[in-house]
Amino acid sequence: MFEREELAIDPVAAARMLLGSVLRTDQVAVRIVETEAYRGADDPASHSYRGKTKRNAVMWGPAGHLYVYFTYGMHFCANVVTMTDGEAGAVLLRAGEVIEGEELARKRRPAAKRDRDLASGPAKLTSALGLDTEANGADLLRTSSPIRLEHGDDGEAFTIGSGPRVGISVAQTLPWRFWIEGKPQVSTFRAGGKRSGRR
DNA sequence: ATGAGGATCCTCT
DNA sequence: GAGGATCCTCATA
Repeated sequence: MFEREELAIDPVAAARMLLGSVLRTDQVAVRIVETEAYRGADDPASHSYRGKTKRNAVMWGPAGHLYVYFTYGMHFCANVVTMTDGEAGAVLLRAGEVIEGEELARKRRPAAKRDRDLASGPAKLTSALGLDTEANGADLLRTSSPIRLEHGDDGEAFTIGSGPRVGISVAQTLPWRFWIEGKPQVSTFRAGGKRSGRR
């Protein structure tokens, strides 16, 4: 289990630190292999950029809570809140490998053809864990919590890669995406921007 | 392997 | 009203 002060730091540092950690619900556990940092006031790609709103309120709260938001009319994405109470920061959990509860994860992700597709994207990961807006604001650092964040295996060494964030249309040069090298679940880069086919 | 297009609705402007 | 921190299917190669 993480200490709250460990996470009350800049999201860029937290994004690196969270690689290899484990997010666990009652049934399913996922090891995080890809993350992205979203900062408060100075990051135009962050939900927090234009100030506190009803949706993003937990980003301003104390570290170690879960920020879940709904997007694209059908998907949920999950973040770990960082920074101290009163300052906005979050780490988007972009991908993971299911290490426990694969059977249930597969039921929640019927479209996944292979095991590595169960949580190989932010909305897939969130869905594999069964999270939605009800989980928004959950404290990840209490043993009694239904959703918990744990340290990974100490002995496990890995190399960290970094690059631009995915799916955003501003601040695209910042290398605020981090991943564990060699993991098949890591996203291939897609730039954001206007979608063409809207109607 | 890569790319286009559609699905679908909440949130903020 | 516009536009997403996305995913999936289908087409083409």
